[in-house]
Amino acid sequence: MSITAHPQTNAPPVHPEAHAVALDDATAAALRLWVIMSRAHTAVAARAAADVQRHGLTLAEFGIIEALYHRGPMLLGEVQKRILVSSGGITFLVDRLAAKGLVERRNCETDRRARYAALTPQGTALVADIFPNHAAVVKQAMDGISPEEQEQVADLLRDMGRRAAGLPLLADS
Amino acid sequence: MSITAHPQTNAPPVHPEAHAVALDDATAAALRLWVIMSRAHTAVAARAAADVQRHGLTLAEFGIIEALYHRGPMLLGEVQKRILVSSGGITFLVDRLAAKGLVERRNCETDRRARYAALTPQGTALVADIFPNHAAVVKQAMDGISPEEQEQVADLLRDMGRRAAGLPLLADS
DNA sequence: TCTGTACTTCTCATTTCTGAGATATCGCCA
DNA sequence: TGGCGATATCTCAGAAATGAGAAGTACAGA
Repeated sequence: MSITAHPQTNAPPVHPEAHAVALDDATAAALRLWVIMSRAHTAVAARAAADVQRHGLTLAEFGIIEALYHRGPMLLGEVQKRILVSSGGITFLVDRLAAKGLVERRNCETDRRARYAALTPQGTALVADIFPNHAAVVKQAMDGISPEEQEQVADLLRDMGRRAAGLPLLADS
Repeated sequence: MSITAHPQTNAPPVHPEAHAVALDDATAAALRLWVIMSRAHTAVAARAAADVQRHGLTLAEFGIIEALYHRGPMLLGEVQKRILVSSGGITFLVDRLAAKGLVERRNCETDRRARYAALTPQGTALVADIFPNHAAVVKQAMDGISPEEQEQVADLLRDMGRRAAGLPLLADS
């Protein structure tokens, strides 16, 4: 409830053109988490992207084929919601994966507007080939904290992300 | 140390073209955190981006002017490391902020290769104007968990991000 | 049945950013 | 002093993705 500025309130700003801000504790905590989460995400994403790039893939492309590998064929709209990309983006990404021979489109029997994305045999083989090492890369990028701490953070961020996405809490996926 | 697949190992995959994976617990925890952190980050970023877009700014642009507001003029290289963008990206972003009249470049007295980015009076006024509401937007996007939980997550993600970025741990910024 | 609204994917102009290379400068060291 | 690797920014071609709108389809209600 108290209003705080810097930890050392009486110290002058480092630079004469710097501005101190006064925020309540709850807002300061949220802002700090936002900055730290952004940096952590970018740092891990850079390592993960470098790994999949060795196979000519972007992270978004890998996210699609990994999802198709683990879940089977999905409607384009389902994939779009899963990897959080625009409608134009999912068409673009699936086009490119199809051009690489990794994914194919299939018509939906019950809804002629909709189309499935499904892995080709080559796509399935590629994911099976590169997934284990990719998982190891992600694990290594995250080993600054213990697996128990990772689970704890994941549980909390899941609640936070659901709220932020405007979804109801406590709904299991 | 044990090898686990799905929570219910004996249940068949949902779809005949789906593939189950066998991962050790530590890798599964890292992978789960990676997916959840990515979604949480994207969800919060979407709300933050929508807020700054009302003022004609991208999140990267806002990140720069907010940093300059709170820290005073910074070398372009410092800004680049702070918001994690490519060398071409920082030139592009500062160019655009300069075109909008929010930022100006200044020569560095002691190193003629280097240049400072500094806020103009208009830039300073803009940040002062929109920062409080932006902080409230971020706070609201993150209020799925309590401020205490946010601090806990931030502390852990900070260690994780430093490790992932290849920086030494325990160095304070 | 017909109508209107909502949904699903696709098109395409534009925006945002990357990454390799160019240019200029710094500062160490023989 | 002069050479030289490292560093800081900038240039530019192109990659990656957005988002507004088009086209076709589904479906509930009059």
